[in-house]
Order: sequence, then C-alpha cells, then structure tokens
Amino acid sequence: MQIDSINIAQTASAATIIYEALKKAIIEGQLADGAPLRQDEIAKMFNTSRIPVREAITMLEQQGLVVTQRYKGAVVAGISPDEAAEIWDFRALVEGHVIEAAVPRMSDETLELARSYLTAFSEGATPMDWGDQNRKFHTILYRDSGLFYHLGVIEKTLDRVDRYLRAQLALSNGLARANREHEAILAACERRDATRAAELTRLHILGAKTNLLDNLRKR
Amino acid sequence: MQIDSINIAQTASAATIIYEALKKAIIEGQLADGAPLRQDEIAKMFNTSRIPVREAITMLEQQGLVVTQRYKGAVVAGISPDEAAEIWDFRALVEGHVIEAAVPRMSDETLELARSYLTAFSEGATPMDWGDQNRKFHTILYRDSGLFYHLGVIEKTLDRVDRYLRAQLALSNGLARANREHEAILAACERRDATRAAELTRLHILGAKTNLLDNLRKR
DNA sequence: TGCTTGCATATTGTATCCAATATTCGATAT
DNA sequence: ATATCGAATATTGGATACAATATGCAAGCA
Repeated sequence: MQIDSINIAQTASAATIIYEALKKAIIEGQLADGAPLRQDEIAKMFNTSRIPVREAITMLEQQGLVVTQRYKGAVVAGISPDEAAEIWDFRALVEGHVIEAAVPRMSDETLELARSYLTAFSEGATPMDWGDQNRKFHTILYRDSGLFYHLGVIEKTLDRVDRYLRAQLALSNGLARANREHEAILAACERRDATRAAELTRLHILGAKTNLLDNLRKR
Repeated sequence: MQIDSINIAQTASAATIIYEALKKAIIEGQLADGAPLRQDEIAKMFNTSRIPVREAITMLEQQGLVVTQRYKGAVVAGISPDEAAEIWDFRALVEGHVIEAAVPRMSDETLELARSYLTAFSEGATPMDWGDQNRKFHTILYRDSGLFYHLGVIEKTLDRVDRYLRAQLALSNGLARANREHEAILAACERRDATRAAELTRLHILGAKTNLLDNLRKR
C-alpha cells in the first residue's frame, strides 16, 4: 500500500526553521544593517544547539543577507547607494523580461488576484502592508511566465532589497506614484499588451530607483 | 604600526575548503547528476568531522548545485531540457545587458586578455580546456561593466550549467561555431560597438541553447 | 596621561557522541 | 514464487564538549 499524502508533510529541520525566521527578521528590518547574529543567543531563542544555527547563518550568507568573518561572526549585510542602483537596474531588466513573457499566458484568476493586491496596497496603513502587497502584486504578475529560474532569481533579489523597497515606498511621493503606476501596469496586462506592460514595469522600477537614491544619498 | 599584508592571508575554514572542492568536482562533472554526497565519506577524504561537510553541502544546496532530502542526503542536481532552455534565455538577457554596459568602459588590457583566451580556446584539446577558456573569454568581457551584482548572478548561473555548457561545446558543430562567434563578439568590442557586441552575445548564447537542446532531447 | 602587555572572557570552528530516520535483507506466511 | 514484516545496518540531524581565535580590561611602564 502507498499513501503519499502521509509523507508529503515533511517536518522541516531546525536549521530550516531558524533560517526562515532569521530571513524574515532581516527582510522586515527587525534586524538592522550591521546587527550581529550571535550563535549562542539565537540557539537559546530556538532551544537548540548552535549547530543548526550555524547552518541557518550559512544559508543567509549564501543569499547575501549576512556577511560573516571567521571567528568574528555574522552581521546583517547592508547596501550601498551604488549597489542599490545596480540592483534596481537588474530588477528592471529581469522583471521587464519576465512580465513580457507572462502576459500572453496570464489567466483571469491571476488578473483578479493582482487587482485585489493592488486594492490592498492602496488601502494599506503601514510600511509593512505596503511592502507586502507591493511584492505580492508584482510577483503574481510574473508567475504565469512559468520561468522558474528567473522567478527564483527575482525572489532572491527582492529578499536582498526588501527593506530598502519598503523604505522607498514610505517616502513622501512613493505611495501615490506606485499606485498610479501599478494601475497602469495592470491595465496593460488586462488588455494583453505585453510590450507595454514590460515597458511600464521597467519605468516603474527605474523611477523607484531614482526616488530611493535621492533618499539614500541624502543621509 | 600597521602591517596589513600579514592579516590578508586568512586561512579558510574547513567548511569553505570542502565547499570549493565539491563545487569544483560538480562543475567539472567528476560528480555526475544524481551522484550522492555521503557526509562520512567526504569527511574522511578531508580528515575532518561531518560538521564542516554539512555546512559545505548547505552552501551547495543554496547554489542549486545539489538537492537534499531530510534524512536521505544530498545528490548532485541535474537539469531538465526545459530548465536548460530557460537558463540559456536568462543568460542571453543578462549577459547581453552586461556586455553592453562593459564595452564603453573596456580597457585595452581587457581586450588583450580576451584575445589571449580566444586563442587558447581555439587551441584547446579537451572539453575541459574549451570550457575553461570559453568561460574566461566571456567573463572577462563582462568585468569592466563594474556591475558586481549582475556579475555575481552570472557566475552562479554559469556554475549551475557549466557541465552542460562543456557538453554543448564538445558537440560536433559546437567548437567551430563558438570560435567564429567569439571572434565576431571580440571584434565588436574592439571597435566599441556596444549594441552589436550585445546582440552578438545574445545570438551566441541562444544558438548554443538550440544546439544543446537538440542534444538533450535526443538522449 | 598614553601606550603596551598579558590574562580573563566571549565567541566561533570542529570533533565526538547520541537520536531520528531510512534502507537492506532475511524469515515467514500465503 | 511473491509479498509482507521486522530486525540489523547505514545515514543523516542535532547536542555536548573541546579547540582556536578575538575582544576587553586591568596592570605596568614610559
């Protein structure tokens, strides 16, 4: 006898659980740039030994979310204005390509979901809401491309800059413009204009880049 | 007193050494698709305990070079024709963009280096030679872009598919065409025609994709 | 005071040991 | 013969213990 469903729900390893939790904390900005990740401290928080903690930190390092130095430990990786600029350029390139591939294959359900995220975004009250709904809105528009490698790279890139994206949205002119541009992108998708959707996505990202850089350099 | 040079040569951790060695073995194809990575076995090879081995495997998993299952271990990650096709598309997109950014900033030394790699490629005798020189040739042309995030993503992508790239070059029509196309790309760089260099790079990669897919599907 | 030196403490890196799970293989029943 | 069960073995996941290195601090000295 074979009952697959029983084996499907694999309990995650402690290392994975710790990794997800730390990643969330970094992405959401609860751990600020440069904040140290002490193995002992984290191990106590999760009631484990340091071994799974170390594996979690190793994963984070591979993702570029922390930087470690031998015998000195890991700290949350920051981002310089130059890096930020480059990453936004990268996003424009890849996300533009992916949405262009996705539009012809985009289902009505996807469009409806996107619309609901757009609404939730405009009704959001906190930077966390804006960030979450913004990300949901964009990634749902990419999903139907079926380009899993691209999607994975985009996810990792967004993880890397999520904090800064949120900060950018919270700027004075961030929200209103994002809303306007989201509306235009979704409209292009709805009328199946892949080229225009891609163009608008690129402009949306590059505009956010300018906005963010003005702010980063100001500090 | 400050003597920097003494502290520069950091001895790498065992985990890092093992990671580099395993990565090399996977990239070079010494460990074939699906080959299991036994922690005990590897630990003995490096005269260490399994702890650094596990961290090395964790790194490889994050890179997508191995796939692990809880309590079952890690095996070298293969690649399906669909994934291969997508990754070659991704390469065309990103590498085309990066070389376009690099050409205006490309130094004469870079061009000379590229020429030397091109020569070494054409004179190579084994798939390993071809693969190495091919990769050197391409990446040197990207370097002067200064787009470090893009460069990092490209490196990881090439690591992921290095084995298949090598196999593609070794196909009957692989070498001669690669040589011809490399020559054309380099010529465009030398006359500072960024647009053309980018276009040729994209065509070069997409052509290789077709060649590879024909071969993958045949098996 | 300002600087070095050496020790105590803190932190990370690794080895060893135990626990949890998977796999193999033989015995048994049908 | 084939299928099923269960114990023995193999393998991975994690806890504890120890080693290597970094950091902070206080004593000593100019």
